[in-house]
Order: sequence, then C-alpha cells, then structure tokens
Amino acid sequence: MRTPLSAVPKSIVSDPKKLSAKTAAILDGAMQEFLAHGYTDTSMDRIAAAAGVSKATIYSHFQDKADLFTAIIQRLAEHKFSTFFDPRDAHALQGEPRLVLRQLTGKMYEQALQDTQFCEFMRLIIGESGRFPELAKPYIENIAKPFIQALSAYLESRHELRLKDPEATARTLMGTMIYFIMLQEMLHGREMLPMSPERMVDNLIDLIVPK
Amino acid sequence: MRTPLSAVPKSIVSDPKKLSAKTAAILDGAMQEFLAHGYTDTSMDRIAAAAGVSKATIYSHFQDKADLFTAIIQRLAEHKFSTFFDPRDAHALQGEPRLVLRQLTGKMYEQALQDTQFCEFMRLIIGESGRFPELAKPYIENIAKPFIQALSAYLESRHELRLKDPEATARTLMGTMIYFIMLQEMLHGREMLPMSPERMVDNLIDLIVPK
DNA sequence: GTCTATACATCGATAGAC
DNA sequence: GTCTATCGATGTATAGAC
Repeated sequence: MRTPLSAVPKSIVSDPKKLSAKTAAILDGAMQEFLAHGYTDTSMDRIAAAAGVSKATIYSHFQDKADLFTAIIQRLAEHKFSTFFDPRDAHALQGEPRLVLRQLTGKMYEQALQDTQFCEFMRLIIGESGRFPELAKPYIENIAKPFIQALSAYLESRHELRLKDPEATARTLMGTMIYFIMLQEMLHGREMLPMSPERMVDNLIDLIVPK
Repeated sequence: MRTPLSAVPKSIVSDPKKLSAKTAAILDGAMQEFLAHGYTDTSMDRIAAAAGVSKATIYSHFQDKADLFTAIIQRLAEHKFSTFFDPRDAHALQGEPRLVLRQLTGKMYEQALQDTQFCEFMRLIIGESGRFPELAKPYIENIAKPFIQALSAYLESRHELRLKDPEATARTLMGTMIYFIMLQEMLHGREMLPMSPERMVDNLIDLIVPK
C-alpha cells in the first residue's frame, strides 16, 4: 500500500565534492541572497557580489537566473530534508508514542526557530510556486513525503494507538506544526495571537494518543 | 479570558460605497493582477491597463505601488474573512459536533477549491510577508483570529467533548486543513502524494470527538 | 482629475578582450 | 574560464498639457 522508504529519490543536484570552487561559491552566494530577498528582488549583480565572481561567470555555469534558482531550491530541499527530519534516522521513531511524538514535534519547532533559513525556505517554496510550478517537487519528494511516510509507518506500527488512518493522522501532526510555525513565526502571530508551543504539542499528543 | 467576538475590528479600508468609480476600477484591476502575478511581477502599466486608466491616475489615488498593494491585501482580508469563515455566522457553530465540524471543514475545502483567488491570496500573504511585515496583520485580525476564537468558543461550549484545551484543538483543525490545501492544491501534492479530503476530515473528526 | 510623454534607474543577458 | 563594459528592455515615478 505505502511506498517503501527505499523509493525516496537520491540526490538530484551534483555531488558537492565534484563542484568547482567557483560553482560552490555561486551556489552559496545565490542561496544567501535568494533566501534573504526572494526571487525577483535578488539581482544577478547581487549574487555575483555575494559569490565574489563576475556576472558573466555565473552565466557560464548556469543557463539563466531561473536555472540557478531551481538549483538552489533543490539543494536546500536536500539540506533541509536531512535536518528537518531524516527518515533514515529510524531510531528516532522507535519507542513509547508520547515520548517519540514529543521528541519529534520538539525537534521540528526547535529547528524552525534556530535555523532562520527554514522559514525563508518555506516562504520561497510557497511564494514562488506560482511562478515555478516545478519548484514544489523537491520539497514534496525530499521533505513532506519522507516525513509523512516515516511517521505514518511508525504510527501504524504502534497497534496500541488503534489508529484507523495513520497517514491522515501523520498529516494532521505535520499540518498542525507547520501552520503553527507559519502563523506564530512568519506572520507575527506570536504577538497578535499568542500561543505557546508546549500547549500545542501537549494537546496534539492528547488527541493522537488515547488516555 | 478570550476576547469577545465584538472586538473583531471593523473595516480598515474605506467604505466601498464612498469610492469613486476610478478608485474602484484601480482596486479591482490591481487585485486581479497582483493575485495573478504576485507583487514584483505586476507592473503599474499592467494595473493601469487592467483598470482602464492611465498610470498617472493611479499615482493620484495611491502614494506608490506598495501603498496600493497593502490596500489590496487589506481589502481581500475583509472579503475572504466573510467568505472563508464568518464568525458572525454563529448558527453555523451550533449543534452536534460531528455534524458541525464536518460542515465547517467541508466549507473550508470547497471555498479553497472553488475560489481560485483564495490560494493566490495565501501565497501572497506568505510569500510577501518578508518584504511587507505589516501585511500579515489583516490576515490574522480578519481571518485567522476570528476563526480560531469562534471555533474554540464552540468547542469549549460542547462539554461532552471534554477538551482540555479548546483553542489548541481549534488551531489543530485549522492547521490540518490549511496545510492540506497548501500541499495538495498549491504545491501539487495531489499528484505526487495523493490523499482524499474525505479521509483527512473523517480522521480529524475522530481525533477530536471521542467515540 | 486625467491624460501623454518621458526621465531615470535597474535588470537580465551578452560581446569581446585576456 | 573569467573578466569589464555594455546593450536592449522594462520598471517606477513624474512633468506638463488639457
């Protein structure tokens, strides 16, 4: 029924170890600028300056601005894929449900707060998914899909939870956390509509794990 | 404890009936273009053409492009506020929980699908909240806050649910639905990661309403 | 108030020297 | 491969006629 975890696609972009110094500098500079200012507000001049190369050099490594941008997003999806939640990190999804779920949600919230790039990345994915429809693919394949599949597999394995639909439950956990982070951190709901992450997590666990 | 519903702010922009024909045309044209192409990819020339006025006329009614954009967002937040979910529509939140919650979630999903402007609006709010930090305010005040408050008030009123934290539960419902819509409709998860809205809603209700 | 015409800046992309 | 210099297009915003 479910797709096995081995179906998770391997690296899309080139192996970092095979990148030239210039290419790596361009990718790093572009990542920094795109995350800070978005797509259209990031000029090729800014990227060139941030990367320490000339603009023409960028065009000798990438076809155009859109090509460089999509390369960045794919690169970030891989990077965030492994830090936001790595399904290969299987031992994190073993053990007593209340403990596992608390550890998992805590990890999500912490990383969203500590790594400011995460919110900017989500902003970019959603904001530019109209202009770049193919942009969502690396996010879904490398982040959303592995997370949902690994979590639903865990929920399904814990028979004492007696969940009728583990995948739907996994999506509820992910949606609750992501929207909470969006509302509180990205849309400044922290001040206008206060709510502690502890209350959210406690309640979420109470909803999923029967008393 | 909770803010009473009467504290929901009234209209921020001018009364539509007091707008001149030109101003209304500009607002409508700008709304159409901003929703279709985003902020930076919408030029003042395009807005002028869509509104059927000259570019100079726009600048006689609005200070600059950013001013026009924020006016549009505030206008949309009011409009969507009443269509996405109107807390004044109180009779929608009365009755048996399973029925009420099914009706509410169904309404959310239907409107997101039927009104294509809703997804574009969400994309704009999130995507441009970096450039325009004050942009999130109309969304939170007019959409998120009234929804959460009205739903948590209802959940609290149904004592048979025995919810320890009605507001956190209300946020879980909203987050589940919004992220589901984002993933499936905006990020093309419908094809890459299929999931029916019926399964999501059924499971969500089972989590909230005890058997 | 509304228009046409334009000033001025900046962008993506490239030509050509080295 | 990498650079400097530049082209052509397009953007925001405004001046000035009506």
